Amino acid sequence: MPRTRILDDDTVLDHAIALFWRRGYAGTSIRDVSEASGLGAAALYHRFGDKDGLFVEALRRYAEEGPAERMARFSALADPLAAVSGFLHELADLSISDPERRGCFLVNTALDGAATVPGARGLARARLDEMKDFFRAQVCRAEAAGRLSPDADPDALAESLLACALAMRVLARIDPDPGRLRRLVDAALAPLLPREARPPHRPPSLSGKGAPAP
Amino acid sequence: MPRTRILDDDTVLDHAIALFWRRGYAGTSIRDVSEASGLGAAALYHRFGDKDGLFVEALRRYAEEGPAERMARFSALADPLAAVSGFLHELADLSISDPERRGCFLVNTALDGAATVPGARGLARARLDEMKDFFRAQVCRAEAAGRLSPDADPDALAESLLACALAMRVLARIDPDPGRLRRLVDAALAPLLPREARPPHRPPSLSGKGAPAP
DNA sequence: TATTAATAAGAACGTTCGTTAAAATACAAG
DNA sequence: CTTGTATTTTAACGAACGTTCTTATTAATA
Repeated sequence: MPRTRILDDDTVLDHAIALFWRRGYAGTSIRDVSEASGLGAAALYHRFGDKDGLFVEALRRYAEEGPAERMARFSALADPLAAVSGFLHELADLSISDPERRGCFLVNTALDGAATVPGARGLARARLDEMKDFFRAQVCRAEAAGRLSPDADPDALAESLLACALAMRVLARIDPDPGRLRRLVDAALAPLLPREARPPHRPPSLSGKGAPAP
Repeated sequence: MPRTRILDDDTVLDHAIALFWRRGYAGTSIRDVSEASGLGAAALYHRFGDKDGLFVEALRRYAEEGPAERMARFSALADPLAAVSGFLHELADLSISDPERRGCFLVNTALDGAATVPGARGLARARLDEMKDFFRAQVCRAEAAGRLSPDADPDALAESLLACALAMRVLARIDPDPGRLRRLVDAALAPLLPREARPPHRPPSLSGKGAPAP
């Protein structure tokens, strides 16, 4: 019976994502989304309730189409180390190749002071926790396969990998230098690699301060 | 001849910092700052020109009183490794002990989509570059003192340390778990410590398929 | 064809935004 | 006391904000 929608929700949300992502919650108005999507402001309210609802829906869709899809894709790899490496490298490539320097919508939202939206911060936190779980699962898989030292701490390793991802997404907004991001990934991956595969890093025998090594 | 100021600029800026830090640029109005500081909105305009000017001044003051002071303080230490360690641990403690979970005003601003303010993003970037230089300087000092492997890359190490700081400031807003932050610092510090001081991490002899990532 | 119900559009609401002009204030110098 | 000057306040501007009301449109059903 109802009239056909001129745009489906996902298309509207994609426009909302594009705006909220770049300009933040308080920096984006309902009218901005209205003009970008071509849907009247009143229609937006009819569909999403209010600005908060629209924002949360946009964030949720972003998280599912972005990070969640990526995690699922790399989790399916047989090699857990390749999953971690592939995930981080894809994140680096994404950060490097974005001329708009948008970084990550989730991270941006987590740091967005204007995100008083109930649920927004929680959603961001939950999704980033899932990312830590993704890393932890891969580390545990690698450990079970005997690819890691048995006394390696999966939680500590997972947290370091998540930290690398977070730092990259911050740098993606500030200064996405390709070399820097790739070095960051390599450094985060180093503790997962067998020792002979890493660049040598032998500390000198003397430990006294001040005296340079001969 | 002039009438005495009811408040000095720094006090006004401290109120502005408190608000911009928590709620972001677009989420804070001139009237908010006016009410918090007790100074009329028009007086704020008389002093700082416009909202952008007030924001940039607040950010500048924050960067000088916070990160810049901290870098100077730890740079003065004789032991460069203690400087790095102390810096990161202080950052962790700061993140942990803030009940408001404000994170870092500079990082928040860098990710704040509403920061169209000319100079704000650049200021954030410049200050974070200084932080990388701080880490690099300590690494070089340690290397010159023979405390590090001679083939260690100071840039890569400095970038990893900066990444740790950035990740901590993100987590400070999302979920400042003390254990997690301290583990992060320890992991970032590990490449700087002599091998025997680190937790052992011997990979098993059998190696499955080769390590990913170039 | 008439009915029905979700959808969209237009217009307007009260509020808050950044900003400014003008007037009032307070202190030092003459 | 008068003058001068930097500061502050009062009041207001137009624009944009989130939101809602009302009205018009559209397609499937009866």
